[in-house]
Amino acid sequence: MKNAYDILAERGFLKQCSHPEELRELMGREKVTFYIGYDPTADSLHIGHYVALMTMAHMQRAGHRPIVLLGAGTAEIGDPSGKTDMRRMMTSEELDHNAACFQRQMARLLDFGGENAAIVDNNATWLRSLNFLEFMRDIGVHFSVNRMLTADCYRQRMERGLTFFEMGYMLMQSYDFLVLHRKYNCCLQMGGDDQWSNILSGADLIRRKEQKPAYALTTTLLATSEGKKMGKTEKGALWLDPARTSVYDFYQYWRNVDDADVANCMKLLTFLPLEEISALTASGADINAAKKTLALTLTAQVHGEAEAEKAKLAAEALFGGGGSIEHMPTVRLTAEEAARCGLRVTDLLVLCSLCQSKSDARRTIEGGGVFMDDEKVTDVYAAADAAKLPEGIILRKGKKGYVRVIIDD
RNA sequence: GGAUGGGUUCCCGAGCGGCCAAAGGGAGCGGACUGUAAAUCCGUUGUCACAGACUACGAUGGUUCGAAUCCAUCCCCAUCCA
Repeated sequence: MKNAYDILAERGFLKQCSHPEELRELMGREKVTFYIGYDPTADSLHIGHYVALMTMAHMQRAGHRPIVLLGAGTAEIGDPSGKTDMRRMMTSEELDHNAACFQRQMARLLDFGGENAAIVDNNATWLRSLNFLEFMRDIGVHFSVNRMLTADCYRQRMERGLTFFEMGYMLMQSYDFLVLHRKYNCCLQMGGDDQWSNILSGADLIRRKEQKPAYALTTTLLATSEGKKMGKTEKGALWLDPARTSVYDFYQYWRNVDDADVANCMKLLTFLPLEEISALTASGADINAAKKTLALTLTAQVHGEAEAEKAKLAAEALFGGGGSIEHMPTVRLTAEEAARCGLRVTDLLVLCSLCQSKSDARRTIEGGGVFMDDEKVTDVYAAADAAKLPEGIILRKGKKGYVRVIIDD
């Protein structure tokens, strides 16, 4: 079987690693237990988490054992490495609920049963009961502030200000690694490259306290060829939960990625073989076909084949001719809702969340960007034809914002 | 705790008594061009019952015919000192 390290390397996941040769050799020789931490601050994962999940999946398929560490303990105080994170206390019910949602989404990629069953643990278990004095004595002594300040993430913050809390976060995350090492013999922590210092300091802590090897490895963040973060939509993050980001929108996001980013997305987000990816995205190849493959493959991975197929059909109906309108994004209104707004197009646009406000809707109409059943709406006061509504009218905003509106009796 | 400089619309950032729903840029949205791509050009970007009204320049009070702009108190942030 191929070495997992090589798989990650050739697909472009690897960013930094504390001991590349040593780790590679270890992965070739034995089953490695490794972990990635996830903060359960929402009830769904988003695409940023997905890259990390993919690394776990590749590792597990190569015979290693993953641990999903839920950061319920650290989530209680909020991760400071994002700039404006709200430090909201979460109830344990919320956290449990979120954790369950995470696990359900992860189960499509990770195997929670069987030989290398993925383990789920929660750092609240040990962080909550931590005694401050003991912690400072046992863990705190191993951290040099001088050294921490040379870390990139802190150096940048020196200009803007740095709280003790932020530095403490590093200790907690390092302590997590130590606990998992003792509990499961976990010797590798992976994560996004923004976590590099935190991960590295955890590996150092284990080496120092336990005199055992421990490794740190970070993966590239999902970014465009211009270095911008990917996975942002008008409505915020690109979520894996279809209630937050519809399957259609999810499909469309990937259908519309920049030409230059298709190959990278395929390598990081799908399991398509590398040869196939290079063939699909070679300079002479039909890049639009590649985008369709990316969209369909990834959507199927996240939402299942059937749902992905529906999204594809809807997209074809709207853009290519053919396909079927049956699965296109649909908004159902009650007769009462419809009556209340008098079927005015401005109101309908807002009800379908195509526009943010009636003023926005009005402006868009004035700018010539609204179509009803393929006819341009020119009058701000226009209303839909009530007779057509039971079977549905198609409202369009711009080139890509399609919604089918149906009134139920 | 002290000194100084700040808090403006999605973000950065100008404005410093009326002409301010607030310059400029970024980002977003719409149009043209395209390949459901990029680049470029044009328009637009608080809300609503939309030639008008209402709500907005950290918070609360005050001065004034009139305040983002002046005064007072408070809250936050940055830099230096302790």
